[in-house]
Amino acid sequence: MAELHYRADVMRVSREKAAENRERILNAAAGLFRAKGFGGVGVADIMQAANLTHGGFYGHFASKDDLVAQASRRTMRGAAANWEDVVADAPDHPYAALLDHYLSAWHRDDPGRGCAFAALGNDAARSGKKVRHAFAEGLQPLLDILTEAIPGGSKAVRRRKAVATMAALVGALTLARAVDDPALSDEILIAARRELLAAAGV
Amino acid sequence: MAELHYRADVMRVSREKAAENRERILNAAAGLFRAKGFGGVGVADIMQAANLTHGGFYGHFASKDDLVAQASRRTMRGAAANWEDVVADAPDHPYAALLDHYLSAWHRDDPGRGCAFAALGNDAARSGKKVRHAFAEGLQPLLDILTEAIPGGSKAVRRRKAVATMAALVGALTLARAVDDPALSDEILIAARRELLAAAGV
DNA sequence: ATTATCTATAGATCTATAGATAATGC
DNA sequence: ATTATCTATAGATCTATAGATAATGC
Repeated sequence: MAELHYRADVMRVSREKAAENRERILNAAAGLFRAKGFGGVGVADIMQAANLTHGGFYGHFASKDDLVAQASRRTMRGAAANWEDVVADAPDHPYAALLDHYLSAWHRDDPGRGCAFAALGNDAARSGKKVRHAFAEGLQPLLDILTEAIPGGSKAVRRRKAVATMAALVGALTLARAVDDPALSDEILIAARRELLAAAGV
Repeated sequence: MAELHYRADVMRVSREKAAENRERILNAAAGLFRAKGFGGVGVADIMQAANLTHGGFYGHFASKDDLVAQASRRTMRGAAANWEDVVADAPDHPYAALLDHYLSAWHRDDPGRGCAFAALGNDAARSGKKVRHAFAEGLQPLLDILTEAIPGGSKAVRRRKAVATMAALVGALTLARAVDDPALSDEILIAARRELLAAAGV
């Protein structure tokens, strides 16, 4: 009993350290990929951001592709958690709160902490099945949250509106980031917000 | 004189040929970039697609970045011309025709010939000012066409709807390409089309 | 408690690739 | 415009080491 407890206790240290390092790699990758694209960041960059050296990477992941897929899954889960927080903070107007949250200037200007669809949708489309599967799996919870947040109508109607809303959100942020004209960029965010609210009858 | 004439004569042919080669490079680049991203294609790939050798590239463009900017401008102009054709072919329902054209399965499945915003929006966002300027300049004609095609309302209202529509189109195609689930991909295209038509009161 | 083994990381290195340049030919 | 070459970079592999874990002995 005491023996077992002692051994388990000692083992915990090194494995925990390795697990913590792995977490740091994943978190660094999740941010850097969104900011610079899958191809725009190297394994060495990620390891440096995680305060580790290049070579150690392959003890944690089979390849960069492997990391891309796992970081994508991680980012997706974070997004759903974020959206749930936004809804929880505005129980009387969840739909408008989600729009405001998504179509904000800070979100546009900080892709590394924002939506993976708006930051990496193109990259995902060109990636292998594992990455695209992660994106498909990650999209559903967001659509579920939107479906619940949209006012009025049957569930099927709200689901359809949720899908269309998600498309508009992702496209608006994508366009707002792709253009160099600040006025045009702002116009895109504002127009999308206003039309989505109007379509939802809010 | 004869000497000069001879040289000028040779130069003229050479200039035409060179201009034609340059066109081929630009067209190859415009397609490959949309299919694989700015970073996913090399200068050598593009030159091979244009039936030229790698080294000749730098006689036409100062750098790959230079080509990226010029190819972006070219792609943008082609998009506006396409949209005008679509509108001309359906003078009684231009808005619906544009939606059907854009949100089609073939467009989703052939990014190399499709919309640059949906194929390269993320890449553009991470690119330099010249590329983002090309995207901003290229967006306006599309918004103008949409503004005219959208039924009803003042010009300001139609402009706002045009911007929101463009965002929805780009986002829908981006999402439809980013997921591996064909049913979900189809659902996205169909939902976006239906909600946009409803919002336009068609 | 001691010794042996295992494991994660650091650091160096390998190999392929890609942008760019130089030399050559027509 | 072609061909060969240069240089930098990036993914991946290899080797040594240090610290952690397991086996052994008192």
